[in-house]
Amino acid sequence: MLFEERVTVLPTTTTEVTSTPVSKTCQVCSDIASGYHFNALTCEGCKGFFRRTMKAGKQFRCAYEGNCKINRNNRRHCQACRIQKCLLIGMKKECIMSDEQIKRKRELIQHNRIKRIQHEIPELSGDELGRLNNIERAFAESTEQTSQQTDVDIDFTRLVGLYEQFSPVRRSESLTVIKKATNGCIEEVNLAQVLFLKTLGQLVNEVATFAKNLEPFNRLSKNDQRALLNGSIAELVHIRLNKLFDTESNEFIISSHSLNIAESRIPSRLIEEIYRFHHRMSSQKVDDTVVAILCAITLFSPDRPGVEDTDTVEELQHELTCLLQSYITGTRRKNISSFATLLNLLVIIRPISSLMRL
Amino acid sequence: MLFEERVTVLPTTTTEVTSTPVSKTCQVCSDIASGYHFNALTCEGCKGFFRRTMKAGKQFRCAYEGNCKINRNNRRHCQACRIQKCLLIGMKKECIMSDEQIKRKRELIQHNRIKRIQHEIPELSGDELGRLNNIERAFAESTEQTSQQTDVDIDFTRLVGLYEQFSPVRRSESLTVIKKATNGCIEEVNLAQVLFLKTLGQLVNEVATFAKNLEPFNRLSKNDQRALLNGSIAELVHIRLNKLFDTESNEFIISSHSLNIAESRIPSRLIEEIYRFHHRMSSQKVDDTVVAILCAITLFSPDRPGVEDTDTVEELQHELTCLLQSYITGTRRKNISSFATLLNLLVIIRPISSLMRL
DNA sequence: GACTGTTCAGAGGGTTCA
DNA sequence: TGAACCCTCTGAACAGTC
Ligand SMILES: [Zn+2]
Ligand SMILES: [Zn+2]
Ligand SMILES: [Zn+2]
Ligand SMILES: [Zn+2]
Repeated sequence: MLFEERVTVLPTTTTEVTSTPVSKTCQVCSDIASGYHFNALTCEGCKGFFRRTMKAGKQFRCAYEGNCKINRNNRRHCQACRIQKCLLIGMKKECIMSDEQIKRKRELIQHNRIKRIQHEIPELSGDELGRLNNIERAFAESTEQTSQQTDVDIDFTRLVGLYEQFSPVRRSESLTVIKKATNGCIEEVNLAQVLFLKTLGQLVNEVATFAKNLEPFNRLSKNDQRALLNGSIAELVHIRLNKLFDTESNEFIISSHSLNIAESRIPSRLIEEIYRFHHRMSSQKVDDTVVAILCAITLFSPDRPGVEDTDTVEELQHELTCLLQSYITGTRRKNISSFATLLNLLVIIRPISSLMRL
Repeated sequence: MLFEERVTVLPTTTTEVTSTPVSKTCQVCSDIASGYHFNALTCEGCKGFFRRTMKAGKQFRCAYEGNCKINRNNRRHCQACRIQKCLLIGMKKECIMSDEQIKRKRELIQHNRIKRIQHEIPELSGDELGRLNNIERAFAESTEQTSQQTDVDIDFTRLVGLYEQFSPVRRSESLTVIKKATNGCIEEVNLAQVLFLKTLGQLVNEVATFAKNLEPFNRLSKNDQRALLNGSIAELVHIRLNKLFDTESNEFIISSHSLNIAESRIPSRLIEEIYRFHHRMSSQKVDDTVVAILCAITLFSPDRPGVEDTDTVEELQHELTCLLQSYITGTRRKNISSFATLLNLLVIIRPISSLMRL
């Protein structure tokens, strides 16, 4: 008993060449060949069949007599004779990639893919783009502002801890000094520290202006605006201060004057955290947009004391986090740290305000 | 017998062709064909009939004249003529799998089933894979562990706040209760809360076991191990507690008992943060691996009080974050929340321990 | 373009059970 | 018996490297 054609149109006559040129005929099943596969001219079907069969090391047995004639229509019915024919016409198992080779290739593909995506066009949705523009503009405008007072409601008593980091101001008398610094009019304090207090006052104003210019911030209640701003101001100021931090000396440097906070009366735990944050942040590759988004994420922290509509704030923060990821992975700029590393900054900066709150 | 081409047109009366398209008609009984079976276009009925008959080697005899016309309604009446028709239109018994083939196929299915369940984690570099395995195993083993004490150094006084969330234990007397709960031996406390305290003790042990089983954790100094574990234990316990949290009622549910922490003496600020975290986490799509990595990231937070080798911890945490990203984006799994959303969880959970620390 | 591997819907085996 | 189901195999279409 044999598995063969009867009504076939295939072999015999010499005219066959015209209808099916050998150069395009599968040497196994006479289907149309798609090219050389594993060292033989075959169709897509036989190519796949050979790879699967050899890779799995399958063994078949012919249900007939082991010499079935394979063609396009019956090739599925006798795997034994099909694989036999494959080997007969010279298909080579060695041409199949080993698992090791495949693994390596996959890693390569993954690697290339990441590289490619990073260099591609920024793919932000229209919605995200709008929010991004707002944040970028708010940030840019906040730095342009020249030390004038803002009308945003800041609780100065909460800033004592922050100012104390840069000047040995006693709590009892600090309030007036701070108000003066924030409003830009300092005369009496000692020489070098005037600069820092002035800068600090400037930064506090910048931060407030930044918040005020953020669209979603304005949609919150006055109470929540106050709570968010007061709760995050220390972190936000430190993010901006980072530009002035010198990792070599652990000092802040403003126009060639330097300030070492280790000499202040800040608890050493807090100093540690401040150093950790600034070292970490200094090692990041960021642009203004990234910094702006980071500031916004920090600002919209739902767990600040006194926040009422925490759900909205939480949602806003979540959206911003996604926006940051889109910006980083979607954008082609290669000189930006990874999303994960940047978010880590936000975790590391936290202790600065929670320790100050004590 | 030869293996012929499929015969497309059976010689019959010319009229029947018009009503039913041959391409979907059973060549045996004219019922609707479901496809090719054993080399002929047949219905499900004739497919099954042919297999059963040929496999059992049954012989039938026609009660009439051996030339019954088979159709959908009478096909059951004369098995002899039905099988005759089957063979006539070209059904091949060779296409029926032999017992040996069936046996092998069953083994294959069984084999695949096992492999599929255990081997569902592809991609990731070899290095990452190793770390991932360690984390997964540590997590799995920690949950298997039945409430026995661990030899990991836990500062029980730091747990007071945690336990207070679930039971109105007074600080003065809480220490002994906690120690007993952690060691699994509670008798005296009141009815429903025994369960919760027991569970809490169990979870504390699980968390400690998890940390202990993490390779990189063991490479740290004893001091840092203690600092990391004590600093993150509340967060880690809450991550595990999430499985018991019911977002509808804002209660924790253990074997049909429920506990409402709003009734405890926890500050409302903290309660808010706890709710926020559990709601957020409950809405996440995670698997055990994701949870395990999240736990590990939380554990390796360099800013916990008392950590000395912060650089190493920081580096470990960073590696873990990258691992999480690889796992989520690298694998094709659809039912996992986005990387950004998950990392946001870690920001949201922070207040739980920083508020408790006060 | 040539030739790897990958994907996935659909074909066709066996199995179940009313 | 056979409709409904589970599973593997198949191969056209596709993706990626060189
Ligand atoms: Zn072929
Ligand atoms: Zn054969
Ligand atoms: Zn039929
Ligand atoms: Zn009959």
